[in-house]
Amino acid sequence: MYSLTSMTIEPRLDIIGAALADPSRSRILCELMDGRAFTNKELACAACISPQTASAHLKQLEGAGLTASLRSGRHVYHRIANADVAAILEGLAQLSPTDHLSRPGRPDANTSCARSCYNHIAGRLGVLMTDRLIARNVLTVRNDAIRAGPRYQTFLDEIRIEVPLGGTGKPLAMLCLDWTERRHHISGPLATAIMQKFLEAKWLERRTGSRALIVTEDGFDALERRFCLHRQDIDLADPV
Amino acid sequence: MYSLTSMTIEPRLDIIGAALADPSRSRILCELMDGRAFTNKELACAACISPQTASAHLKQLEGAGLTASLRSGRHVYHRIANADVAAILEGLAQLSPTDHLSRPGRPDANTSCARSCYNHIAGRLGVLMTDRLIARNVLTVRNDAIRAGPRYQTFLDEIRIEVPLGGTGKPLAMLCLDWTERRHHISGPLATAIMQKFLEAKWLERRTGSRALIVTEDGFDALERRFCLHRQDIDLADPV
DNA sequence: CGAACACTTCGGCAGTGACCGAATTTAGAT
DNA sequence: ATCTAAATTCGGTCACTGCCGAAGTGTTCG
Repeated sequence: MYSLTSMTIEPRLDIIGAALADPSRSRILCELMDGRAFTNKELACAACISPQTASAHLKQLEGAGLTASLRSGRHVYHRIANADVAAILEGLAQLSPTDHLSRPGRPDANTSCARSCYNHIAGRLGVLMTDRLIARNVLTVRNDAIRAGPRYQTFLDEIRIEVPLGGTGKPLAMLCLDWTERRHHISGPLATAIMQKFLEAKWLERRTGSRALIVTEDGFDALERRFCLHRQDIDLADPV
Repeated sequence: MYSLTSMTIEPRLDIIGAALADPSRSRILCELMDGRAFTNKELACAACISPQTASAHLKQLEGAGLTASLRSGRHVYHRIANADVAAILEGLAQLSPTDHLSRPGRPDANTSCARSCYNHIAGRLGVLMTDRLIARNVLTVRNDAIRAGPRYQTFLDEIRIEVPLGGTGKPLAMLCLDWTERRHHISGPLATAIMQKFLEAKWLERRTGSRALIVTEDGFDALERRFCLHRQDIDLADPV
């Protein structure tokens, strides 16, 4: 007995695979991995291809559900579709240079410390902050759903952020799997607002051309005061 | 200023992508996803291609680090390379049918309840068992490393399994990310031994042509006694 | 040893897709 | 209205790759 039309639907890995299978598209995705949106031309430049070719690639990526686009005037901004896609791409990136010298345990001290994933903080810092938010009752976990805890509003007031409140059904934060730390950090509106605040307050700075986030001196202060996170916990192996 | 040789190494997503980009290879990988090893011919049959073509595909998959092969006489057995690869493929499979009717919350009651991932138990049952093992001090978690807890040996004796003890450096279990539950379950030698025990004792049965694992009546008994896991916790929505 | 079998390599065919030049559409700037 | 610039569509070229038939290598069994 052998039937192709069994109850289990065969996942079409080849469809996603085909979307990833081109070097130019790979470069485009890497460029988008920090969560920012870029125009066709910028991405074409980054991938060293003509705008026409980039357009075709972006069409394909969007068709596969990996990216989303937004018109703004005569520009079209492209970004990673959602946090799930970002997390999967992170996992794939972790896996891709198998034959290189990257050891599975300690991938890259710089990016594993703190980096942006889609539009929130990932890496060691992201995981530690998530732990703290839960430990201090800002967030509570119940059946793997994240809800506001008793000290949620206090926290928002303290660091002065506002979280765009969607519909009542929309959760303000979700768990996102971190492939370098092999643990969870939060994503969603709250996580996005937190990262924006950190960038605006210059607690974090983007490293140019990379997804690595640099913690500034003010940033270490803030993390100590707001999150009880000590410098040595965050900065395991300071590369400076 | 524009340099391709920046400090950050661009992950070559296209290399993994190219390995996944073919329907036949996708089918082969899906066939291997339950952790068992199959011969060239078996996989050729499963993917509806000739043995020569399958051979070429398997060479490519192995070159990309997705599978590993083992000679045994005149047979060559192919399997998924490691638990990391299996977890990533699960994630991709979760992402692949974006335009289909699979909802992110409840993917498929059948496979989300219990299924094999690489060579250990995943899905809801895998997560619950992992929780229990930690809660009952069979395993302890310290800095994301899993170690034997006070009741570790007691547990092994109780359910009568032996875990092949590798070098002292090799951990007996690791955390593996579960994409359907969005939480951790354990992988590694201990997890493999546990699943083998469950299959041998007929507590679990493989569903033919699928990675779904069916909990038998004896299985529910054993889970109740050994793990204090109640039937209704495991079987959220019984499809029977 | 020789037959049978699993697997691999080689060669040619056919389909696919990445690429860019040229032309078109659309929106903002003068 | 006209010019400029971003994005897209079209058409044709070129390289790659999946596929199988045929032949070659290595192992098992009689």
